[in-house]
Amino acid sequence: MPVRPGAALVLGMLRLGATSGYAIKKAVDSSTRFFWATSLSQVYPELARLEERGLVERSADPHGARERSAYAVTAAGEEALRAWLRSPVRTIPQFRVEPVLRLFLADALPREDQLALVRGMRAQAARVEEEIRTQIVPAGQALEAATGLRFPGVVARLGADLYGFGAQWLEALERELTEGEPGA
Amino acid sequence: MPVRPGAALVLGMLRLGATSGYAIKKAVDSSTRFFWATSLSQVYPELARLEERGLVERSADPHGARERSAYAVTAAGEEALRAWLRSPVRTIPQFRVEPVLRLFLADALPREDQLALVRGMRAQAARVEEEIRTQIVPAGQALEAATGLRFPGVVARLGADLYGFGAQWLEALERELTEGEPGA
DNA sequence: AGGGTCATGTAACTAGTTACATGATTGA
DNA sequence: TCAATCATGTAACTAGTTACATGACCCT
Repeated sequence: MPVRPGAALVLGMLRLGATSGYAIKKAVDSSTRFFWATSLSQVYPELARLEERGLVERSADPHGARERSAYAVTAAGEEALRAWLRSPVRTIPQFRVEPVLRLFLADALPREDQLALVRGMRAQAARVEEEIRTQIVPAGQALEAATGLRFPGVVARLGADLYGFGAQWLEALERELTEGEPGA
Repeated sequence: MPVRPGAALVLGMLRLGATSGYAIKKAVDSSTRFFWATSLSQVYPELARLEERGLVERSADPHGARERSAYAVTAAGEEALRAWLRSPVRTIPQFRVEPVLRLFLADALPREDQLALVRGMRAQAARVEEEIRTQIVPAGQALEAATGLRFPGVVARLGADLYGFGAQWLEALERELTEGEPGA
């Protein structure tokens, strides 16, 4: 039975150097967050399931009196991750983008609110692009320099470029919306 | 209490001309599917909830011996939809894109499988772009011509352009990956 | 001393998918 | 006549979020 994306994410973060559940969550927040977020209440049960299936190995790793578990990916875990990476992609990527749904339904609003919506979306896209460029891209470069792992950096660039493209597209839409009515 | 996205989607599709639950699902499949899909088992309970709150009105609309309900958005429903459209957007748009997660973890694969992954993603992005351009964009134009509603068409163009940008980006990545090793 | 971070989990709830169940109408 | 589509729902399950609960370590 192959792993699912949530399990693959945990295995991947362990491979990338995180060892505790808490560290996995931190790693997600500073890398995959923009296209795949998670929470501690998903990570801990996932680690337990992976351990039960023999895909990770737990060892006690206390820090002073503070309990901590260190997890490591087993050979079977490595194989399961590769199997998932090679498995066929679901035909239709299911992703929900609330702002785009708003845009789709924007005919229900008066013109000035439509414009406000588009402006808000553009600002948000630009903000996210900036955040990825200043925080996540450099982290990806550092990771590659330190370990040779290149794809986290690749994905960071992809994210930044996609958000940048979206921001530009929305800026053009803004112009298109204001053009028709110079009196506004 | 404002509506949530799922309810807004149903209200919006009713406004766009769908009247039955089944028709709403069909409308979603031919318009918002790429950024917000739904299923009949979400639509029917949602209609019931909206009716109970007085945001839609149900009337019997049988077709021969086949039962059918026709729903219409009430004034309160229109107001609720506008209120949602004006409400603040959640700061971080949560969207899960499985192929990008695969790319992020692709360092676990040998080079040739990495390349296959990127090629598959590019082909998929190009296919979706094509599907939107040939099916959804024209539907948006037809809707605008018939009713004046412009944003479904705007969103269709945005979707097509974003997938097109993604496909180009992945093509460049493909070249980057093959460049290093002319022997492969 | 006290706030922020590290650390681990559970419980309750919300959202979404897949499978089940039924039956009429339409067009080839 | 037969398959595809129209039409409506429920049940069981899977996934994900938010709230709760606890406590140690680190830096100022």
